[in-house]
Amino acid sequence: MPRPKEFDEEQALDAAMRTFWANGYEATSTEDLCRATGLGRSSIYNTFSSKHELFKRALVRYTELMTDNQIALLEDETRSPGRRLRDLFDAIIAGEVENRRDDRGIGCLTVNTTVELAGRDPEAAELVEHDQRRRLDALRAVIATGLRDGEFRSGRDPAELARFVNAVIAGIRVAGQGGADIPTLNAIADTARQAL
Amino acid sequence: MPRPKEFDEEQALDAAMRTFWANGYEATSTEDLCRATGLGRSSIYNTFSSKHELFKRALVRYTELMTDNQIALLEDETRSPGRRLRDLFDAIIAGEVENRRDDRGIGCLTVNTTVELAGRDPEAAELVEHDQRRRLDALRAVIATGLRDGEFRSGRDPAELARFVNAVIAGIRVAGQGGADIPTLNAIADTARQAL
DNA sequence: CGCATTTTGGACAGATCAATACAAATAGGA
DNA sequence: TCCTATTTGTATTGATCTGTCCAAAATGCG
Repeated sequence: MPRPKEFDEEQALDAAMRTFWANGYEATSTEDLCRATGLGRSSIYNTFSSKHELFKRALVRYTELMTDNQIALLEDETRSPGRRLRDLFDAIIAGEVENRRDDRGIGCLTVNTTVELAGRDPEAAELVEHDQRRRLDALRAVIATGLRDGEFRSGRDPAELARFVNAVIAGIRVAGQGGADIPTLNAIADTARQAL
Repeated sequence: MPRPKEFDEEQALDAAMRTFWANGYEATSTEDLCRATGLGRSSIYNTFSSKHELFKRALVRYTELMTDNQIALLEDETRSPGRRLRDLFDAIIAGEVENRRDDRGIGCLTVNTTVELAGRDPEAAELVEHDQRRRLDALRAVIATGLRDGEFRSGRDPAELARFVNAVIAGIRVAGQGGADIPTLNAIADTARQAL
């Protein structure tokens, strides 16, 4: 039998994800990834093949961690649609609070990837779009329920409103990266919820 | 007297701006900048000192071109506040239409810079924040007028609403980069305006 | 105890990066 | 026409980049 790995693959992936998340794809060197994961170059290339493959796995892991959690909030039928949306915004802003560096957010890896890579990296674009579809579907469902129940009063199409909410979330992420404080981010979220 | 430059500095700056805008700071090499501007390395370094200095000048030029124009729309007192906001969104979305590559927007250089650089480049962050302050001031002023006139009915603070509108604009930019089509972007903008 | 198989560390390869050195070219003024 | 000052093109520097090579180390099995 072969020599066993001396590290936990998932743990290394988390460290890499966090590095890409904080610094972006281009600004993260393979040496940065070695330092962050604690692995040697051979272990990284043996396990993840290339920087680009590692990035894709990190991106998938990010969406699994974040979006699964957020969709669970949106599908929690013990709460009203309006309450679920509030919980979603609260969770997003709580995440922004946790991930601040020098009084700035580090944003959201899918938003960062959309901005940095989607235009010239079709594989990254496809991963982000798949995540986007899942998020929009869940948002549309909860918004449609809220409209049917009369909790939301907008006359707009639920799919359009889902796009709107999703855009506001991206805007909150960018505002956090620009240095906006938490009360400001909460006010943006509250204003958006009022639009429904 | 010295030998005169063979090129127009402003024209070269525009080409560099466009390259940074489309591809980001890290992914733009100095050779890319030579190709885009048509200049040799010596001319670029002689005129702009370094890649980073050139980027800062390109960013300033971008904000001057874009934000000056947008603030003029917001301060056009021949139109109602609601109409001015609609004109602003229309102009932003028209810009998105003009700048598409492979069915995707290239976004907004200030949003892209916030996402890619603000966390680790204080000079870029300061330039973006100065632009942000100007945009927010103009937004707040027009929203305050609309509230006073009764055209807007939100009970919220104008500064908060300005932050909200600004976040939606960033969200529209990101959505455009993610491949959203124009009717979708318009629907997001309309929903945001309804919130006022 | 070898044997087969994989991991690991460190050196290295080849490309590319930002930036510089330098001489030839180009202009006006003396 | 020579002098000075600047621009321009090319070659090059030294650093850094991603990715590979290879031998030593580590495991279970026969």
